[in-house]
Amino acid sequence: MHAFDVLGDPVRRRILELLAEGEQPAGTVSDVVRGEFGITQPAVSQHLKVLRENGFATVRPDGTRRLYAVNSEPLQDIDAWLGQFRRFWTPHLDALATELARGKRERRLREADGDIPRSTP
Amino acid sequence: MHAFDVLGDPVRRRILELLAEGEQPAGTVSDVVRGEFGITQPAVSQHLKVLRENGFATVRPDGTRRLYAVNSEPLQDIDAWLGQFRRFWTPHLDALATELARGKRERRLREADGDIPRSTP
DNA sequence: CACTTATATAAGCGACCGGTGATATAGGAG
DNA sequence: CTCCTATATCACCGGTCGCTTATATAAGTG
Repeated sequence: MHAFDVLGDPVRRRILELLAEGEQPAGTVSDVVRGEFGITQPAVSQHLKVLRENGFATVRPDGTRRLYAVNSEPLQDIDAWLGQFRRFWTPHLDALATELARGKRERRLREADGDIPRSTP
Repeated sequence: MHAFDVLGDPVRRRILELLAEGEQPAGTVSDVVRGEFGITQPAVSQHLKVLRENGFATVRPDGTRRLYAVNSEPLQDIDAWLGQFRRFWTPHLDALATELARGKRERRLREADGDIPRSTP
C-alpha cells in the first residue's frame, strides 16, 4: 500500500494527528476515534495495523496495553515528493531560503524514489 | 474525494509530475502514461477528470486540444497538513528557520481545515 | 484457578474505484 | 459536407477496502 493510500483514509489521518500529540495506548486512540467517527474497536485496530505495517506508527507493549507513536519516515517521503511542486507556491527568491532551511537531506532521499512502473505487465 | 485519495493513484501522481514540467496537451500526457502503465486513453482521460474536479489541474482549450496545467492549491493543503508532523524530522533550531522560510501563509490556511467528522451517523 | 480487560484477528459483505470497449462530441482538413 | 483526429463520456465488471460481528490471545486481578 502506498503512503498516499494510507493517508487517504480520514480515520487514519485522525489517528496520526492524535499520535502527533505523543505516544498513546490503542485504547485511547480507539475511544477518541470511535467517538468521532462512530466505528467499532476492531475497525480502529485494523487502521492501526495499516499504519504499523506501512511504517507510519510504531508499537511498544506496556503490560496489556500497546503504546503507539508516530514514525515520520513515510511522511518525510511524501514531503519530499511534494518538493517538486513547491516552486508553484513558493516564488522566486523565497524558494532559495526554503531550500536552505529545509536542508539537502531530502535531495538525497529523492534519489531512491521508486514509483517507476513496469513498461508492460 | 479527498486530496490524499487523489494522490493515492500512481497514474495521477505521474500525470502531476508531467504537468509540473509545464502545460501539456491531454494527448501528450496520454501517450506517456499509456507507455508507462499500459492503460488506455479513456483511463487517462478519467484520471485527468479526477485531477480537474479536485482542483489539482486546470484545462484550457486550444483548438481540438486541451492543455492541462498544475494547480497547486490542493498540494498546498497537503503541505499544510504535513506541517504538524515536520517537527518529527526537523529538530529544534532548524524548525524556526523552516517556519520562517515557509511563511505564515499556511497558518492562515490551516484555520479552515475541515476533516471534522460527524459525532453520530 | 476463574474472570475481566485490552487488543488483535478472522470471515463475510457492500461499496467504491479503476479498468475496458464502445460511443459521443467537437474542431480542423480536404 | 465528409472524414479524420483529439478528447470525453457511458455502461459494465472485477478487485480491493473498510466495516461489522464473532472470536482469539494475552496480561492483570481476585
